[in-house]
Amino acid sequence: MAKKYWLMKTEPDAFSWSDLKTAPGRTEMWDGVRNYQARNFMRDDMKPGDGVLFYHSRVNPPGIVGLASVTGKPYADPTQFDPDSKYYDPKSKTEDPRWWLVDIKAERDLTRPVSLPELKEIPGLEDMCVIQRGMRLSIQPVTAEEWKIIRRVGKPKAIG
DNA sequence: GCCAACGTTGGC
DNA sequence: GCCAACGTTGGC
Repeated sequence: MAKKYWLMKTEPDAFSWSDLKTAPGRTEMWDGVRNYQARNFMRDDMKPGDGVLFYHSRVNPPGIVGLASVTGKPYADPTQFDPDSKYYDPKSKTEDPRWWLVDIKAERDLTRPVSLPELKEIPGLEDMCVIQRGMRLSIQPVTAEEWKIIRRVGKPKAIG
């Protein structure tokens, strides 16, 4: 199975690139996704080693701030069973969990984060999901070509 | 199964 | 903070 590529959005006030980098093992579970399409990507399509563009939304400017990877297999999002969590879902059953997640690991910093306005200007990224108007999906597939272009622009470096 | 109302997302 | 776009809910 060929390696796939993804873009994953987060509001840095809630969970940021720096939060991921400082997590134990630079790894954290991607909890709180409550959208079926995004869930399906994690549950059915993501594989360990897949590349992840880590994207900050609702900041100025929004954009890609780091490179991460999928680690391990999908499992049930524990927050759905936690009444104290804002992601609690009373309709989800332990024996048939509704929400799934994967763990994400920080891999590389970007020498230059790639902002949304910039993404819109880069040749070859015209069809990228994240720049399309009204695109709210928090997890999006990225093509190998788009991944390559963004690496070229962002100049990944070791996490320091 | 339709679709209006509602809640959320996320750029600006 | 605004509000357009979108997804979900629930009455019928």
